[in-house]
Amino acid sequence: MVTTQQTKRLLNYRTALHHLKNIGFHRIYSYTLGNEVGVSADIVRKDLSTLNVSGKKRGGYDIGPLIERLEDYFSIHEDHEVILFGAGNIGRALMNYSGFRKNKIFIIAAFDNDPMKTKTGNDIPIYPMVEAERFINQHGINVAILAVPANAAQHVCNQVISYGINSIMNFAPVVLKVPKRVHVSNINLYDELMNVFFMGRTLKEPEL
Amino acid sequence: MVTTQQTKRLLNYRTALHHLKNIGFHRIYSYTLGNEVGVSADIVRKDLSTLNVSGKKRGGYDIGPLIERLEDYFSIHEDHEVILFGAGNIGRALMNYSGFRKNKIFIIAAFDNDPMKTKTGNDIPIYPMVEAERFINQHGINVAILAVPANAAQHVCNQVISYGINSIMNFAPVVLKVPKRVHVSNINLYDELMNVFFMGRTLKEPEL
DNA sequence: TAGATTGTTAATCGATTAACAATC
DNA sequence: TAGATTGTTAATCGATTAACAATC
Repeated sequence: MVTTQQTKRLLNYRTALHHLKNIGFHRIYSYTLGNEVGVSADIVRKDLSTLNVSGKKRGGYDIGPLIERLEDYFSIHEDHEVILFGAGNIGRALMNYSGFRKNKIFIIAAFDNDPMKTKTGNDIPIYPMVEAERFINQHGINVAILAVPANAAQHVCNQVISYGINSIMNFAPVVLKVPKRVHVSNINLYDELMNVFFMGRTLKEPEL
Repeated sequence: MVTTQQTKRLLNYRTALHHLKNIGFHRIYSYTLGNEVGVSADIVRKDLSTLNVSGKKRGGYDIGPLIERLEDYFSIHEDHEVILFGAGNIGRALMNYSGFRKNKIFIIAAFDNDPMKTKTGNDIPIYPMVEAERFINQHGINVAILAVPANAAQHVCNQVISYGINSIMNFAPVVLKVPKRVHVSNINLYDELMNVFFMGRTLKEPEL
């Protein structure tokens, strides 16, 4: 079984491998790759072995095929379509975020209740919320990003699930209640940053 | 010892408790709070017991003092000052993000290399990068947010560490290499969203 | 009192690390 | 060949879960 933690490491390996390839590497040792993403060589080897990738004893892993295997595993070469709820600060930043587009993730529409924010001429149209159900069905969308205010999040969440969404990336500082079949990934910017402050205060270890 | 995971749960408890208080609760059971943040009652009790908070057998925990204890623990009532590097999409969204200000986290300045983006009239001044060292020293800043392009991230990171920063929240899709005394929290939006797509494809469990 | 809930100790589970044989 | 690295199995570590006595 592949866990969420492992999945995130695999995505990290992919990023690191692209970087290493760009700077001229063709082969990589588990030790080097681990160092690059901040995990041990043992974990790298174990992760890769669960993907049935094998290296050469003493020769390491070929970067090209390894990237291919990772990208196949995540179906990275396919287009990924997602819709966005909430065209506020965070929502707009995500619409313009090139890191998605470069990797074939496309926010194909946004939805907002504020009529001031809806407009359809742009790259990414922003529709009123009432259009969401039709749009989701028409385009067969499964994944939604929630960047709505905290007090609206659970309500919008319930709605989009009823329209057929089964995976949600949630930026609202609320732990959403969803049926088991729905997957939610929470990004709580305040918690993350507060935690950074806290760790900075706590960590007083000697320098490397 | 309090782990990072535990720390994040504690912040989640705080948010949930504020919510519960707002809707009229004064007491809470470990079971209820756990349900609210998606963890077991056992974990809630254990977490709270490491904070030396005690409840009443059969009566649960008083919400008011519990919130106080959590906010003391994180020094939430103090002002927290942080500076931002990179005034692109993500950077600007963070500058306008009310979730920080509401909780006494203030981005007091931003830095960017692009002269088109620097301006000082606004709420949050945006300075050229060369001003960073002076600013950090003058204001005694320890925490920085990095929202710069991937290819600049390690360089900017090295710089800010040399200026005295010891805690970093990093939005660039790069695993930063830092001395042990420096704490980094990575937020990789692409990885998160790709993982949501992946989980949506993987999870085909029966409905709740 | 009986029932419910806390607080803590013990058992389980899973993930990381260590160890090492295989082999290039 | 000797040395280095993979791939896998066993040992360790830590976190979650189960169990249960204390008690309101």
